[in-house]
Amino acid sequence: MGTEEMSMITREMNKRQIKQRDHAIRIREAAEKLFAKRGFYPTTMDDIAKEAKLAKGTIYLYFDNKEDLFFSAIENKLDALLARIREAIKEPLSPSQRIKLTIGIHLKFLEENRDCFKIMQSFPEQLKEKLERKLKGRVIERQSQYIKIIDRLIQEAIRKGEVRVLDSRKLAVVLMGIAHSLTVYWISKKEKGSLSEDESLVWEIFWEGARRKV
Amino acid sequence: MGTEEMSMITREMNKRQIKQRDHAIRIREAAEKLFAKRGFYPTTMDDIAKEAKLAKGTIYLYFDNKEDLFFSAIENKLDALLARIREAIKEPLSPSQRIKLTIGIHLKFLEENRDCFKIMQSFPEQLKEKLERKLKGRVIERQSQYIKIIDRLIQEAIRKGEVRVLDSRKLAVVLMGIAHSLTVYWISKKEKGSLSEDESLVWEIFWEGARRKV
DNA sequence: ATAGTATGACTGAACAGTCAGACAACCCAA
DNA sequence: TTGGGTTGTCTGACTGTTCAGTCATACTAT
Repeated sequence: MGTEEMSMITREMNKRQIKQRDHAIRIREAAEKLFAKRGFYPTTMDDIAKEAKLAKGTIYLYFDNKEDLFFSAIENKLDALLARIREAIKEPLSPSQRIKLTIGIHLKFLEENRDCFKIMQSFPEQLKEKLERKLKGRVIERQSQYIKIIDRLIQEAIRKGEVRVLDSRKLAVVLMGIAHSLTVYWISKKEKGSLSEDESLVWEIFWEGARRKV
Repeated sequence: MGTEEMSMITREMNKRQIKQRDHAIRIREAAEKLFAKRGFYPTTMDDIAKEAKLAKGTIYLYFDNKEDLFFSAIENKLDALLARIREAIKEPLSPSQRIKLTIGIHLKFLEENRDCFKIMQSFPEQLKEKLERKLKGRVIERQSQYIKIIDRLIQEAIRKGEVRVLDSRKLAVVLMGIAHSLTVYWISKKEKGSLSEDESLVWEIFWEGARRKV
């Protein structure tokens, strides 16, 4: 999809459509910001409306309800991360190099989107059960896509003899856990220093722990 | 504190005091169970009262408010875990063996107290800000005590040349992260198999990743 | 008899979601 | 080009509900 086509679309949209798109984005961004800062329940729709500089009723033109808005915000971010990673691992590299690359992108993404991380962090269990099954499903599906990518890379690394024969899914979980814990630590230090700096630490520990010894 | 002294205390307590203690415990246990299952906001004081088979008003004789009850439940569990670990590492062992032992206790504890884990998991950001600073502090203090224990063990291991010279606090965070992520995975698999089984995996990855190579 | 403990109906506040009316963009006929 | 009718968008006061916390009353141990 080239730049021309994009601007064609923009040009073809009338004032109404442009405004609409703008409003949807403003609402989602406001939601992202507040959900990340305060979590799901303490954030009110009035807060979000105020932050987006729109009336509360307007939100309901774009999102079904509070949960829908919450999950849309997460989905949006996760899709962006998945896209970045899928793009990056197209490069012709060894499995272990691909894994390393993915970690780097992951940490960089979290550094740039700490809000998103905080949302996802708090998401799993904090919602009433009933209705939201489908919504949770939407996010869990994406999260597992993410683990699946890592899993597949590790499987490949095992097949090529770069990594020891271990449960690849568990290794994927461990790898993400290492990255995750350092991110939490970094956030708890009020984001002093750079998270990307820890890329090598994450990689080293994981790699030394998992690689096949010669 | 011997068994005699304990039963002395029990004997000295009159019917009222025994009942009171019993009620406090019942309330805390009910709270633990429900907070773990549903999280903080979706759990109501009425639910907890019902679960504890007491009237709602009674809860307020033992706890100041909902937050206080929430944090008391967490504290209680964390103190038990800390006590177990402090006891275990008194044994005369090498630092790395102590670390391994701690991991084992940690995983075993989580396996037995999955509820507690789920609470702690969701606790940090999910509360309104205002009042609860002090309460959060109470828990954060204990959590950091825990990391501090690991940190100190790792420092010792570094000093003795068992572990490479790296940021010991970060290594502690990484180690907890590995254990934590496998616990989440285990819970997501609906607790199939034993979590303690993964002790060796956690240890192996961490140890191979962190140890000083000969 | 008295002090300590338990109860659950009640209160007030907070908040998600609604809807009737205001407003803005669009269309086309004059 | 313009006026005014039509359609689509926005608004925020309002509603119904949920729930933490209270308190007058009832109960029970001493």
